[in-house]
Amino acid sequence: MHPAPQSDRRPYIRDSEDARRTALVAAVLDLVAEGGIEAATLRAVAARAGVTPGLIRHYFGDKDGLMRVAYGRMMQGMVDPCLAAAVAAGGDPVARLRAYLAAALDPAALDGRTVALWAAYIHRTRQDAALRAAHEAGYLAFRDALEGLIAALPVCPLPPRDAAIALNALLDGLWLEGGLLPQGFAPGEVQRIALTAAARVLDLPELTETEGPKP
Amino acid sequence: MHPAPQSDRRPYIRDSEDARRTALVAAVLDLVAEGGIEAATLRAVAARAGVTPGLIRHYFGDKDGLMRVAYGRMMQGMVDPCLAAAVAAGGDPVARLRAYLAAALDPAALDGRTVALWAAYIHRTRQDAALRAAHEAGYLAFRDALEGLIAALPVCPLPPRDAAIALNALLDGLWLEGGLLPQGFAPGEVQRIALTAAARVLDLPELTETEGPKP
DNA sequence: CCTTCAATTATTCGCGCGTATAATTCCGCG
DNA sequence: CGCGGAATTATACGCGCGAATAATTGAAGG
Repeated sequence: MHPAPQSDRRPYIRDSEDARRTALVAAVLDLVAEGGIEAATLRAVAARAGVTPGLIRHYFGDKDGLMRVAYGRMMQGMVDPCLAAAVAAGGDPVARLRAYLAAALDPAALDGRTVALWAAYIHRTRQDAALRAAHEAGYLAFRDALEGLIAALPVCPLPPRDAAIALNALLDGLWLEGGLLPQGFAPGEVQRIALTAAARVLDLPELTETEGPKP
Repeated sequence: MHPAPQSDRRPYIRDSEDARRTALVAAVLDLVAEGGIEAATLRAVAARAGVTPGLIRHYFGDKDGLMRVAYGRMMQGMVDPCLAAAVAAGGDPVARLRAYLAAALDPAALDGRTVALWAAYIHRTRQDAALRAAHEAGYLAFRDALEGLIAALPVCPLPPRDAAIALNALLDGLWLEGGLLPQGFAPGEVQRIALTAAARVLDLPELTETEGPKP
């Protein structure tokens, strides 16, 4: 008998909704980081996630829906590690603050990919109300946590709000510069400068002490 | 005789090359600031400049040529005022530094339009070699000037390079936050915090003094 | 006034985009 | 085993893009 005129339709396997949504969002963030917002076309996203563009419509409705979810995931990925690091640092206020600052400039966060991803979304946050809300929430969560850590210090020569704004700006700026000109800084230099400057702003020389004495 | 079948071709007047190039570049920057890179299509740029798209090709060759020139102009517009302010501040090192810092956070620079414009180009600077060169040149010119101002101070508790990196980061971060969340700060608050924090980093209490006593 | 030629506009092309809808195929359940 | 329906793919449409080329027109010089 003849071989059945085999379909040239691409075979596929069904997957859970969670897995598909996760894969699609990850594909968006990869593409935006590599090529800017303009690179994250539905066709490119689908190809990277190993599906076809129609599936995006199935799960996210339209492109804006997908971009919104992706943005939320990005913000979460940037803020959560810092909050977790502070919690993991134990009860000493200075140690908590140092852990927070160090986590914000962790080498993993300090790469151009993250900065490019963040910058690519900036403009969207100025026009799309949903994105702007997500942006402000993430930003203020970060800064408020910082202000809380500062307020918990035994002494502080500045109003906590002012100190939090200044230190947050310092972190933002160093993160930007370190991410955009990675070869412009020696390894660890960015973190070292952050702790030094923060220590001077807050009058906290202990902030720069290394914590692990050799055994 | 019949009325000549009057042409429906758009009338125009000739203009100098400089005026046309300037108008087209200004149109690009306006559109990018308002709607991101994606909004600066050749058709939209031409319409805003009051010409037709073909003229862009005539003067800039292709879209990339236009975008490169526009980027250079943006960087120039951001860095030059600060350098000029420092020069105009006279010979006192502290006054020069204060003028430089204040100019970087001048309300005219501290608006979302400028930040959005800058962010929109970030990704391009990571892929286009010509843009990257222009970016690094502008960035380092700014930071090196800052380092020079710091080195001219009578005393400095930090290596000038470290202090310049930290202060530059502080300025960048405050500029970002002030531009993106304009309603999050009281008028003048951003500049005040910048001077306060810089004064503490450099051990320069004079930096925060107001200079104009009432007559 | 008329010629000349660069400055400017008009038209066309092919492409990739996002959306919409129809057609198929995988897989759990009976 | 087979069947029903949701998950997934395929196809088509209209639009705006950047680029290329052809056609026109404004203005300067003789």
